[in-house]
Amino acid sequence: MSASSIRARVRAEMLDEIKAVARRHLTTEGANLSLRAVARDMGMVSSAIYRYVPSRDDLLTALIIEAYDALGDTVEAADGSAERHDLRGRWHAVCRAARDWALTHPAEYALLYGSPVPGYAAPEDTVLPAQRPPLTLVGILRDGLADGLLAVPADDLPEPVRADLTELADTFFPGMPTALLARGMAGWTQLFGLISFELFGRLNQTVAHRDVYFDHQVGLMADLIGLPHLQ
Amino acid sequence: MSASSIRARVRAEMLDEIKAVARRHLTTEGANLSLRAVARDMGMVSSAIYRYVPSRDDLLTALIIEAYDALGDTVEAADGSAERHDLRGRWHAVCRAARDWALTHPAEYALLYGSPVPGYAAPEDTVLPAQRPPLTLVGILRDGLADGLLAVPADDLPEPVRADLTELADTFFPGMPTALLARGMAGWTQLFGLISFELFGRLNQTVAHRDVYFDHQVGLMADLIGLPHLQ
DNA sequence: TGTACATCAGTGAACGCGCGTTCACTGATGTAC
DNA sequence: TGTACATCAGTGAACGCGCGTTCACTGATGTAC
Repeated sequence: MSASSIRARVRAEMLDEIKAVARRHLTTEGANLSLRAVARDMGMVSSAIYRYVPSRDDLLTALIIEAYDALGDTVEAADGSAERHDLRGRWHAVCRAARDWALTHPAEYALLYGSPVPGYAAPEDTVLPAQRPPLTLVGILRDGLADGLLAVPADDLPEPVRADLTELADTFFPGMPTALLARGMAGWTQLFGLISFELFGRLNQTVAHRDVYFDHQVGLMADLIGLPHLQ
Repeated sequence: MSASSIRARVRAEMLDEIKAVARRHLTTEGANLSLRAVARDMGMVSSAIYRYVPSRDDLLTALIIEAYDALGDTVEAADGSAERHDLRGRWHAVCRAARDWALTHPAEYALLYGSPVPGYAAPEDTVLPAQRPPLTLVGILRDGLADGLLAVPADDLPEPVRADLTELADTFFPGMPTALLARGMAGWTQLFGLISFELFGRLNQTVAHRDVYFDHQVGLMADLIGLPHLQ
């Protein structure tokens, strides 16, 4: 290995460590991420961090994208490890994976799904990674439909919603009935509602058995969507 | 009116103005509320604000409680203005009222339902006001049950969840079937999931007709709960 | 293999700004006799 | 009604801390001949 590539590797490792420290700081400080504090934790002088990161907002953006991708990875892996025809199993697996990731990375979850950071506008490159969880969920419905395992619900959508969802379906799931897509979005909303409520303290002093509660609520949503139980 | 009570009234008006300015600041700065900035906006010197407010966190707490109560008021009023037997109408009215309030008070909504403020622990007195929206929603189900308008869903709850929800029911809705309470909580979760997604930008570039979309999603949830359509 | 030069990581000082909170004070307003 | 005293709102300076970012610099490491 050439000398220069050693330098490159060390550089990459430093950047990774900066991100790791920054992620740790998110836990205690929320989105008020401080470059000086990160530098301090790494034993550097505050200006040194600018060798690795152009600005605070760029670091934040990198953390957001990587968090979306980490969540996307787990969610897609969970979906992939279930039997394709077991729609309900896949739905539960995806939801559980999202929740598990959120519980083990609460600060990053809050960064993605909590209140927007004041004065920070998420750039374009966050859009695609952010779509992975909902696309995974609706993908289950797409497969179920293709395999004839899923009944298409009656299309009771008001016209403007049908138009919006048709456009959405055309982009990601050509041919998908909009009434089913609407139910998929309901499930997506419910999933992150459940996780946010749990993580942001809405279940404190009311629901003690969080795992079972979560599963049951996800099951209710699966009923609404019409996911069949495996025989 | 005695001289002293004039002083008291002026004092109360000053406090109100401080809160109003602080609320305005929440809009641009999020939960990073700055007492100095509030004082500046009021044309006072920064220390003067301490005549009215003991500390930054106390002001934040006051804002939170008042926001919960404002939301609680609208939500309960919406419920009360619908025909008691029109369960679906009441459900929709409550959900719409919550969303309307959130859309007109986005910063306060984020303060209540967004990521927890780092280093700030919500004190005890926020608990009760925070319960008003879910209690209103489940109250609709309680009424429907009492009036024989609502079918009790089969109790398919896993034991630990049943235990948790039985305790919850005993406190607020004695005798309510836990399976129905679970559905009420699903609706509560969905409602705030929908609002958060809309407000925090998840619907950007996908759903243009937000009002109709919201109503339809709420309707789906009403189906799951089993709220009857009015004939 | 050895030397001259270029690249780069990290330093330390500085700029200009922000914050919450305390404290001794002035001066106006209210209260008691 | 008039005066002496007490209460209170608001001032201005200060303490001790934080932040992002820039810039000229040192000294080590890598590259080219």
